[in-house]
Amino acid sequence: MKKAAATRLNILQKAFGLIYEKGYQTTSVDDILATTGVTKGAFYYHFKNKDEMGVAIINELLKPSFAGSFIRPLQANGDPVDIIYDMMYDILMKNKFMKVEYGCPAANLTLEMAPWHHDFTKALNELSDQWKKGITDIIKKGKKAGLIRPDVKPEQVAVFVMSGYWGIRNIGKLSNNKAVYLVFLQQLKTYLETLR
Amino acid sequence: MKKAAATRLNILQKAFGLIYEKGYQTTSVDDILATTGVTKGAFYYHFKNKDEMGVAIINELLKPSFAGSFIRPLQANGDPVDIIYDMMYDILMKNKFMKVEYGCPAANLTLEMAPWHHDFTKALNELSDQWKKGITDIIKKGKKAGLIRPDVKPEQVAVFVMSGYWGIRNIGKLSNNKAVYLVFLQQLKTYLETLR
DNA sequence: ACAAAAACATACTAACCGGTATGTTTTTAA
DNA sequence: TTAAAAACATACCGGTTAGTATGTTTTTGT
Repeated sequence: MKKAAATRLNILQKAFGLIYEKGYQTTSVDDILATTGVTKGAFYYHFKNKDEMGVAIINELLKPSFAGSFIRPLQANGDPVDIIYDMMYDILMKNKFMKVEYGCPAANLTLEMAPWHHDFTKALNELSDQWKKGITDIIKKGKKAGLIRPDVKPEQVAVFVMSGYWGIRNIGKLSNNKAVYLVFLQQLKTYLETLR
Repeated sequence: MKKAAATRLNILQKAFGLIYEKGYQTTSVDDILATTGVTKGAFYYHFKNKDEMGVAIINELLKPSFAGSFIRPLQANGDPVDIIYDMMYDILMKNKFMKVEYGCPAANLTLEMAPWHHDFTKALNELSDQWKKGITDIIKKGKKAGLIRPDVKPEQVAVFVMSGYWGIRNIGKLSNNKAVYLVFLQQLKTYLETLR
């Protein structure tokens, strides 16, 4: 049962790449078969339909990768302002998988699938909630440690920071120019400093 | 030549509604014919193909509507902080056309079409640039009038505010709950106040 | 009134879509 | 070793897609 698992993973990874670049609806099963070399029989042995594969991509590839880049950095000890800024800088400027012209896979899937594909939306909502909780928690911790002003509302900051991220991905995709990331990051820094 | 123009406009408006709700790729020409009552011959008399209709929607419907809601409010005289906040409040909370579950049509089209449909991207980029210029200009004006701190960078503010908007539309679409708009608006207010 | 052009209607096509039916090969467990 | 189950391969299908070919009707200018 080793080879089969490799076939499944191959499908998921290649399909993820195609969907990231072209979108879910415009990536056909035949496209996936062509770039993987897998046949239709094998594909439908591993997934009962295309949507099940899509949800598997979110849960088995997107979610773990998201946890590593978006959640784990927030669990470090230190100054919340620095940690949030560094997380954002790393995601936008250092991540090797995401390209400015293709945006963020989670954002792409959200806008393409919501509100029609409930399974997708549910899985993506979990990602969003995790990130929100991570940011909220580190702000709360910072308030207790006296690193963040007492009047700062953690949930508001989380929603505001997240909005900025999804949005700058959109702007980046539109302008196809990573320079907007830097402009955004500078003002994010300025904003975060006001929380001290 | 009056009836023909009405047919054309009918197609554009109904198609715009369908595309806003379902997405461009998943709205078929037959869908549009069904909801308009227009026949295929009429459709392809007015537009040489589906994409040409899509670009016409952006230029003839989206762009004017965008100008009214996103650009014009910024040209008023007054306090930039208030004007920007009020504009955002009106767009998010008062606009009758946009629904939280469907997001913002401009953002939807951007994420669905970029970077593959150059005609769409170009038209959408013009919208984005206009908005950016509007925000940048009013911040500059505010600096000259002493209403905005001298060290504030207008372009950074514009990009940051725009990012927040696109992003909160994404989050709203995902959560299907207008309450996140209010959370965002509160923090936007807090942020904008720091520019004084 | 009438010819020409504009506007619309109907029937069709070729390509593609997700999915299935029915095989064959490979792996696993006894 | 061998039979059963897992894994994969091939051919096909009905439905949908954007777009076209070929009409008919309506409007327009003279």
